[in-house]
Amino acid sequence: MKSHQITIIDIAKALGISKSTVSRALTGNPNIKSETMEAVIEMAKKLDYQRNLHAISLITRKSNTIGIIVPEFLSSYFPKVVIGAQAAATAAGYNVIISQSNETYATEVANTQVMLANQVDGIIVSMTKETLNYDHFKIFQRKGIPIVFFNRVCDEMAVPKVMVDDYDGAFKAVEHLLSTGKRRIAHLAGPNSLSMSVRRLNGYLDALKKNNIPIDEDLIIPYDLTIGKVKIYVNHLLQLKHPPDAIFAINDPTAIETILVIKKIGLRIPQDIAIVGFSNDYISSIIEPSLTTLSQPVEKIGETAITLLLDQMNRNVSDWKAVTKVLKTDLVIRNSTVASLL
Amino acid sequence: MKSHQITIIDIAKALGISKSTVSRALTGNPNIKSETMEAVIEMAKKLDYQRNLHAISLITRKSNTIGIIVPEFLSSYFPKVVIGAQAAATAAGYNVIISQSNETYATEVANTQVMLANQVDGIIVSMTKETLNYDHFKIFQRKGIPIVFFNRVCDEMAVPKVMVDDYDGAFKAVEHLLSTGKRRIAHLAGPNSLSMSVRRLNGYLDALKKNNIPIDEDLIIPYDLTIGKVKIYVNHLLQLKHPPDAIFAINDPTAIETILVIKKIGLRIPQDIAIVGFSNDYISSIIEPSLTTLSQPVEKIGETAITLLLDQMNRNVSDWKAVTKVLKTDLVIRNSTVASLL
DNA sequence: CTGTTAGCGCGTTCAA
DNA sequence: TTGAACGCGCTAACAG
Repeated sequence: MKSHQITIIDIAKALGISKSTVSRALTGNPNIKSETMEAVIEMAKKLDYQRNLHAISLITRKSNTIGIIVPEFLSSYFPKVVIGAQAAATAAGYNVIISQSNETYATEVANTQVMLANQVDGIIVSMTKETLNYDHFKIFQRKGIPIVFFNRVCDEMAVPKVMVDDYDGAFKAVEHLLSTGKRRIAHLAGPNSLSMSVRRLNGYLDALKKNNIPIDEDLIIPYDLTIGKVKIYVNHLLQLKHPPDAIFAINDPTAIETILVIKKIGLRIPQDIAIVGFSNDYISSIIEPSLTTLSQPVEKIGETAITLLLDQMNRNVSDWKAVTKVLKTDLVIRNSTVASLL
Repeated sequence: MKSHQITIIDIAKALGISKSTVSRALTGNPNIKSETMEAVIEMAKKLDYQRNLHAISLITRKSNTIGIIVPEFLSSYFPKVVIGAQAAATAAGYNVIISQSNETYATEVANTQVMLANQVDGIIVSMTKETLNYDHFKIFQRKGIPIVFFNRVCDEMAVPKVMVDDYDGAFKAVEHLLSTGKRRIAHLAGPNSLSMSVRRLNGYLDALKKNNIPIDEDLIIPYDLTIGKVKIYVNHLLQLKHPPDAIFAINDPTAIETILVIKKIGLRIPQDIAIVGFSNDYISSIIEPSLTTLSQPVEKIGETAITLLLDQMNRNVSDWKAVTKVLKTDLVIRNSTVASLL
């Protein structure tokens, strides 16, 4: 069971030199004869030598590892962010450990503990929809380990954040619906625990106000993002005395489900009711009618989060900056709001 | 920059006892007074103490970590496998580090090095479509670190593997098409580097043979899974002198793209041409017409891979078993082969 | 350019 | 039941 690990000592013995020389050769120390350097490297390769990162971390107090915590892996959104983040981290010479929280607070807490135990040099995080207590994140601050939030950020912590302009995106979505002649626009909103939901709601409200459309509280339904419930809310909306002629959904999965429900009922999209989503998931261009939505620069979000993190890691704790990067969304107009497109 | 880490010594000092006692208390050693035990645990919590896994790994020569390497994160397939695997690993008390290879051989090699440097206790792997050389995996065997393949397995290594019954799935797909009256069934196949492709191809061929349908080489097109190329192949097939009346695609993304291309051309699905995919991605039930495909027990695959891995980890190297688990697929019949299904 | 020494944080002997 | 001492593999001083 316990395999023999090849160590620096093995190389040193095989070559008849000291361990420190081997260590120097392996770390690219300049004060070393090029012959010995080559000999060491060759022997290392021959013996399948692998530096033991645990030993190195123990000394340097750095693990050369960045942690990524995402709330879920089921939508295409977070995997793409992870890809962007991983690329940026790798380019900077860092390893990455990823964990997903299953949209569960307890799992998220456990994940942060894994990160701490692994002595990560920093983490980027998007929270679960359940997360209301942030103590498990504050530990990182206290320990001097930088933390950067993206997408689902923690408002009460003064740390770097990467977000898209949710307010602006929602605003654009609603103005687009108004421009197609819709007037009773409902909003399937997200939970208030996510500040993102609140920003999108505000964009929705302000777009209506700016255009002198009265706000009807009956048309605003916050829900917990459990897809199975969409059907209930859509049916409810359609049975109102004055039903909506458009629905702006908090995200694409919600919008897709809305489309499916409405199609089953037999209403025409967009003539009877138009739909707009948020995020431009892969499926949104394929469903019929294709979904009008706001596209996000997904990989760029991951990349930016890592960039901010690396910046923090290179500073003293006393010198940390809590910048917030806000990336723009693009309105992608498709058939769920404009039938005549192609 | 260098943050002060809370160590056992800090706890020992604060309590005025020895480090070894603290260590024992923290590891649940029975030879310890319950009072001191409690005192230590309380102080540890108070000081936000986190055990340094690097130090522990250095001593125990175990990292308590399992590595997962997947070829990509873009389809919904691998994220789901990862979820299953992670759950099983966590349940067994292991941490997990995930990396994705971007379908690139070089990245995959780099990922294995990260795993080795992190001293993982074992890994589960699904290879990239490019991988033809397996030296980077064989290192694990030589070092006595168990490795388990899933889905995209390495035929030339005698290690545990988890697969679905690709042959049987393909066979069922083709027999289903035949049962709907189709006779010229094309196959958009995968690259030969993936043994999975070969097994699906064989299932396709044998189903035709069994039913005395002549095999037409023109109808079999292997490709490298680059979705952008599907359009070319589908157009090519449709322009044959005797075009196919059905297409069995190697996987769902290929099948989806095929549907989109055919719809654009204006042919009717399934009347003019029927389509079958493989894997039952989320999108397959939503596209119109919905896609007939083979569903895989995705999370079960990840879970099974971890189970096999844990089993290997508990054995001596000399006692390793190279079992192969084959999980069954289910044919999910939808409108892309049977129009009348509501 | 190279060898020697100390010690990173912790688990684990061996004594007491 | 506790304490002291050793060493996991490696890097970073300090001497040559």
